[in-house]
Amino acid sequence: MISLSPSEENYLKVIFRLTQNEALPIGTNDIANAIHTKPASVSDMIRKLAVKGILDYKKYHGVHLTEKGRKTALQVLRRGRLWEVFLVEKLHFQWDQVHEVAGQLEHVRSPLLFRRLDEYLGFPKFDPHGDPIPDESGEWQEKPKSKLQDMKIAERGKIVTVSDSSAAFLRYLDKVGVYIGAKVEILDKVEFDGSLEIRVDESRKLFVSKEVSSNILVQLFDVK
Amino acid sequence: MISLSPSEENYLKVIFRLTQNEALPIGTNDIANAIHTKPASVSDMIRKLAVKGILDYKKYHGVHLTEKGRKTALQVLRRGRLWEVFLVEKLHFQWDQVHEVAGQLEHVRSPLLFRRLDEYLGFPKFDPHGDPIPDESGEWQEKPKSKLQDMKIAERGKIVTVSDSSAAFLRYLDKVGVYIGAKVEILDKVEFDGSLEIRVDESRKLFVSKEVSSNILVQLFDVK
DNA sequence: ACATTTTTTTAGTCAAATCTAATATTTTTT
DNA sequence: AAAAAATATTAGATTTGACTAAAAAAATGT
Ligand SMILES: [Mn+2]
Ligand SMILES: [Mn+2]
Ligand SMILES: [Mn+2]
Ligand SMILES: [Mn+2]
Repeated sequence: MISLSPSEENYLKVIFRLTQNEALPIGTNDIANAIHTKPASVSDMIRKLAVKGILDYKKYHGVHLTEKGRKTALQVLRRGRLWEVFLVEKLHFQWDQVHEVAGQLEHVRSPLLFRRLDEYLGFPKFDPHGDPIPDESGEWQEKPKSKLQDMKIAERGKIVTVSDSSAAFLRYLDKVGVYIGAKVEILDKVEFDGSLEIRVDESRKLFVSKEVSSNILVQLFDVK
Repeated sequence: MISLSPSEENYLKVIFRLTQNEALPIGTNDIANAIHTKPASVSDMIRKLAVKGILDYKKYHGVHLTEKGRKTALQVLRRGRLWEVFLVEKLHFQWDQVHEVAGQLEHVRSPLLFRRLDEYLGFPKFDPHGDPIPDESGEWQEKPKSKLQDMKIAERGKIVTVSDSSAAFLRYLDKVGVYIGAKVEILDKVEFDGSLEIRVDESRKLFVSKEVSSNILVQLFDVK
């Protein structure tokens, strides 16, 4: 049984997250940026994780999590997300206040603790941000995706994909500041043309046409 | 605002505990023993804590917590004991299962977290072992002491003092394995002579006379 | 194709926390 | 009071995780 330090777990979590949205290859700069260190430190850590069998590594050619690495990452995610549910549901934290604390709590080691916490929280399947919580064997449920167009007023969700990936569409999204991972809330729906007024990331308001909102896929947040 | 590492907090906690009890001076061996390190490491850490103003230190002449050190220690105790209450009351841990986990959780840093946790638990004044929980300003309540003789059947508590400290009495206690800090449970009371059958440390059964049980002071555990 | 820029890795340094072995100081015994 | 034992401190090494500066490799632009 390999045991990772808090620091190693933080790297692993970031590498897992960045390699999930595969698409582009991820580099030491991305990791360093996500974890607030320098690329040189990332190189060091990557070599260490490779030795531990957490990932495969070829110099100058990026990293690839092994099955063991993937499993381990999922357990770290599980722990952090269970704490997030606890903080929001039981201690009434705002959903944007939980990350700093959950980022510390996720490193606590105790299988019993997490089994009991899971039970206590009613075996939640998703964290307060809509992200799935892996079970002890690393399985998780995908949250169903729906069209932004089909959301109701006041519902909130997170953008997860687009069904039109033409350059023109992506350029438009970029221009208006809509991106994968952005949080959206429906403010109003116009009957006449099916256009929507939405709020992006709890701040900017925006109007989008029916054509646009039909090509954006979201995961709805739990109604709380 | 000084910030201590988890390791520094562990040392501080042990030093506080060891200097609370007996007036006997505590040494590097005691600390090393309590914290599972070597005396040399203790010397190093003590110098570091002295520089931080946590304690006064004269080489070869032991340590003395400063007011700042005492206040800080109380906050670490507060955090750990709040978690202990959580683990026992909410996650149904046995009271002897909590220390390892609470020893990790106590180092999480987040004032909001502990304010909310305290509230969530109903502002408990004592942890599952009967130890007092300091409030945010370091105040705590002493748990009332009662005579072992006055406990009722099935009640449990912790031995905290003796009112007869004659050598003969202490020698007797030593012989039958009763000591300060031992957990006791009343199994039976004999009407005829006021003697008691007790269980010590969840294991050994023992009969004690009324004379003996009147001179042993205990703190009762919460009835759960 | 080659020069420039960007990214990644290595080399060398540092601080924290530990250890073992050696030394210094205090305490206890004779 | 000196010797022996116990205790505490220092010296020197190691591990982990970070950094800066320099070198190497890959990607990009003309
Ligand atoms: Mn973390
Ligand atoms: Mn989350
Ligand atoms: Mn601890
Ligand atoms: Mn306790």
